[in-house]
Amino acid sequence: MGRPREFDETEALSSAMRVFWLKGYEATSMKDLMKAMDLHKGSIYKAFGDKHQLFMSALGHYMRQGGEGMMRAFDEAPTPKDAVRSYLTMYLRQCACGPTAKGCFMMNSVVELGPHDETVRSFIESFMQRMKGKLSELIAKGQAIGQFRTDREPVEIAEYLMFVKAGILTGSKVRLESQDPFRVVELALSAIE
Amino acid sequence: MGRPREFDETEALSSAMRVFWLKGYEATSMKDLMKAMDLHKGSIYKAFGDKHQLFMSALGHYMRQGGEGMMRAFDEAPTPKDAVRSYLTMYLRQCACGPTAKGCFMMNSVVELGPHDETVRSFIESFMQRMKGKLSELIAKGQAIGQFRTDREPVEIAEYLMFVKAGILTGSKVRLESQDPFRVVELALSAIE
DNA sequence: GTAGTTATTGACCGATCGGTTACCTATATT
DNA sequence: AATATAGGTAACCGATCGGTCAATAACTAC
Repeated sequence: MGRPREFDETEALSSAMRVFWLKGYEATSMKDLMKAMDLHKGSIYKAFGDKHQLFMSALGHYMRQGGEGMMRAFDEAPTPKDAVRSYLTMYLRQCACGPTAKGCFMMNSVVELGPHDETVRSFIESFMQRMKGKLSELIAKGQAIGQFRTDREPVEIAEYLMFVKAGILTGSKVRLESQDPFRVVELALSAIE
Repeated sequence: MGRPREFDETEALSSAMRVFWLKGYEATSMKDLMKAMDLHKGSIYKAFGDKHQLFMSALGHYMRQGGEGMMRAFDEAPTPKDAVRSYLTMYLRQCACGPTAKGCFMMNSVVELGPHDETVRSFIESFMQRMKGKLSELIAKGQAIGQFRTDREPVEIAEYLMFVKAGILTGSKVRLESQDPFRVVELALSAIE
């Protein structure tokens, strides 16, 4: 009962996510959020709590979307190696290319806030921990059929892959001339064959 | 002539650098800087210009120090491979380890400001471009004596190494349990042999 | 209809932001 | 000692920050 919401919560959250993604936490003002979400300040506070809570929700939204996409890609990949390649190349075009290489919202956030916002850091850590588990399983399967080197533990290789992905996503924001993230992926993959 | 400075400019700049490094640009207030530099606001503005100019100076200071250390390490390395290992492991202990993995000031900055601060972005890009040049030379030398694979251009390998380093420095801020950046370095190196 | 509940709206809040300025102090030159 | 020059200091500035609140509007239950 009561007056119903006039806006779509998920849509508004997506808008907030895009702003935080592009500008970061500190540089994003409530004014920016109001404009992007097309909502008045009071409505935002009522529906999403304060700025920090909204940020956490936006981050959760990003993780949910990204995680689902990743799981779908893993399921569709014919072999573990293809799945790993998908892991590295997925979202690369929208995150690490073009004049506004905006990077990965999650990595951006941990770089900006990690050292002094334990809530954000541990939230991201737990997601990454799960991702590391999935990757390790994938590596173990690949090792079993001879696609990956077996002189390293699956978890070591998984960590390596995650660091490489992190590097591509953040390093791309430098926008070094002539750099091609996809070429780097292939070179990185050759380390684990 | 006139009244002489009562503080050491380089020391004050180092203090400013440490604050920006740890907290980032936006989250650092003039108050923070005053406290860290042990200087009044007026003195900071007179000696270093506004907040943004001070930030650029601090970044330049960081690059100068880092660049010099790197060149020294390259000169001292007995072989190109050792030099490359130095490139990847140098400063890792202070940037990617411990409970406050504060990352690389330069990478932190490009992640936070890159997309909307062209001055900062291009400043960092030009430094990285020079570093890429040095690395490429190193790789070419290593290829000549059979230390590195020759089926890729030196510049491709240099880009790969820079991305890996960027990944280790930023990824460490997640502080995933049991992750060891040095182990990742060895795995990354095996890709270019 | 009325009562109860919730969303929307915009004015409003104190705090803090980066930045300026006027006054005072310490030095070098003469 | 007088003067010129530059650094140190703290009060002060308007703007913006994140956040609150009272009035109004739109709905449901009765």
